[in-house]
Amino acid sequence: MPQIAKPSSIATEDFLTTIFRFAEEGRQVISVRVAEALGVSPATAFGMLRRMDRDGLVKLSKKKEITLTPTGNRIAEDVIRRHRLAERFLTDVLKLKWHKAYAEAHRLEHGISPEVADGLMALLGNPSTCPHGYPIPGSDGYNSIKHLRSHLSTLNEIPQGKTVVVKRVPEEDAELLKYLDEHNVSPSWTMKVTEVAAFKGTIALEIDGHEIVISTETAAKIIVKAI
Amino acid sequence: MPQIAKPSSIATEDFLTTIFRFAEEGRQVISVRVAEALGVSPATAFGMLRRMDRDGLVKLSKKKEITLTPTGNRIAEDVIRRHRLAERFLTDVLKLKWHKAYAEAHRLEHGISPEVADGLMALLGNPSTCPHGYPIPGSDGYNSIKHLRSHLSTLNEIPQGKTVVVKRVPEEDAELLKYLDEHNVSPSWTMKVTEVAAFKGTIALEIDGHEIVISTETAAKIIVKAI
DNA sequence: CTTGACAATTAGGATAGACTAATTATATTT
DNA sequence: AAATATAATTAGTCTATCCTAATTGTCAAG
Repeated sequence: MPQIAKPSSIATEDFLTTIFRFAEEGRQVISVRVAEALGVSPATAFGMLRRMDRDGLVKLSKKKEITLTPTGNRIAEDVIRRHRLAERFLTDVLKLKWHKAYAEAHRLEHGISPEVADGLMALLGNPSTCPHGYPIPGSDGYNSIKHLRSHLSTLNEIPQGKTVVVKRVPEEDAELLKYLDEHNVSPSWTMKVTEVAAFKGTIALEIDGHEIVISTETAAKIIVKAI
Repeated sequence: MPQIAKPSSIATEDFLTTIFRFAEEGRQVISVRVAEALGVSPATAFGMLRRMDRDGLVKLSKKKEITLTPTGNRIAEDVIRRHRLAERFLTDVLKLKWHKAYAEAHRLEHGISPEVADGLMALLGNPSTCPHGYPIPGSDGYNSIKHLRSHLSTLNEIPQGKTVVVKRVPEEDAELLKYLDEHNVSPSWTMKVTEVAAFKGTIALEIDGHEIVISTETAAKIIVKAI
């Protein structure tokens, strides 16, 4: 008889999406990092990951690398899809401020059924990305490989004088998002790298007729495409 | 220093709303009934209620009656408000079928923040009731006393020949809701009690030009106001 | 090749929530 | 008053999550 898939708990869904996002950004998936991202102790994360391994959601290789199994990946994509749809709904329909969307969507993502997700999809006109530029799994043309961050650049890698299109901004950093929003640094906007001052760790950008200066470190969090 | 209110778990919120609904319908709130309504064992319900008593959310009198404390009531109203707003959103905006709204809203209610609830309220034009006719706490003119079911009648109490306005239909019984919906038995519709056949336990109604027959027992679940 | 530093893993404990199986109260009914 | 229901309560278990405090690996720098 077919195994009935045990419903995943909220804690499990949080672990799955965290691992998914790490992979999406090309970051190495290590137990401690996951623990940090979720705000739990390493021991807690380890215990959780061991249960998830037992339940066939992740694979813990002997060389520390953590990977999602097909089942784990499917669930992670489902939850991420619901999260990003929720973000779109919150910003586009409820007019919630951009930088608050992530936290609110995180609360909602666990309670959205497939039917409601489809309803949101239709209501929103089949969006393909969340407000921060990340792709929505299950949308037209979504492909987990194609959307890997490795196919794009981070703003700190762009040489002076180049013009770029903003593709993605960090989802979770509300403070930074608020700042970026005020200066129109959001997906699909175009900006020019007017100065790269490596010696003092800053870069200057011209966007929408004005200039802003950010640190190289911050620039590394902004995903762009050179044009 | 002010005590930081410990956030309520989903299980706790479920207990609080169940107790709230019992009271709202004028039903006696007893541990076993709550257990039945939530689908848990009496022992589980008892343990949960004892913790909730300890945490100041309910009061367990020595004579079995369970009541919400002011804190418990406030939380219950919050969650019920989010639930009913979610139902309105689901039916009015997402066009979800009526009889599916309860279950879906139940999944969403725990993840809606005060800010999102306010946003929904505005989006929906400050509705005062859910699609089944129950009042939304926090809406204009909401008053927990005024809305007690005891101030209304159940359809089985109406004498033959009377005309009534439908006020509330049962929220959870998806099967029955589907039937009622097909026959326009929904809040604000008017119908006439054409025949009360106590000997066979049925009553006949004329609504929107056609007649339907339901059992007295079912009629007891439909809240109306004689006109 | 030894020492850190960092990561993994183990040990030992809580608490919330759930269950089954008694046992004790309380009420209602012969 | 004795017997029957019904409800409350207690006992004893289990699993998922969470924590703190070791302990054990591992890998890179001396």
